[in-house]
Amino acid sequence: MNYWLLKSEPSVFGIEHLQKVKSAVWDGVRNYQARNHLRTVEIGDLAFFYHSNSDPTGLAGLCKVIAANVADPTQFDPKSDYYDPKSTPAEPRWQTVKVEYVETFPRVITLDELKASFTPDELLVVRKGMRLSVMPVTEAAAKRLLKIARAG
DNA sequence: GCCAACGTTGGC
DNA sequence: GCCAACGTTGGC
Repeated sequence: MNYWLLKSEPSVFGIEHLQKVKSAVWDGVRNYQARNHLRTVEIGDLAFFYHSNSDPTGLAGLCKVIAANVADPTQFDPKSDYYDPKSTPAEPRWQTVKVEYVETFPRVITLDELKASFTPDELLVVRKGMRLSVMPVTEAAAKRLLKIARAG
């Protein structure tokens, strides 16, 4: 079982949206490095839900992967911002996962806290200039994060 | 294949 | 809104 960090802008889709709909396909990732990570995500993996471009910015909750290697449906939709004319259902270019809501942390673990508690090697998201929207989290870091989250 | 120009992300 | 730090595109 592996741990991940998924970024989203809560003004578009936040943890409270996921809680409301219970589960959702994580669509719209159009970065190859992020997609390559998504391709290795497996059912049962846990993902920290990161709120970017928000106040506060940081880890807002946890979700669980319930489907892996899902072809992102928005790539085939000409009306979508994420439409990719070069992708076909026979050979989809963009895979993603479906996640299920697990919990909202009692409070957001802010980026400042993350920076204070982890080195860039321990937790990629605190690395300067790190814009990747899907990234792995080590088990050691994940355990510490959950401890911080549950300490309230 | 190089790289300048351009576009995007995301913290601040 | 600014701008650093990317990633992508396209001319050559």
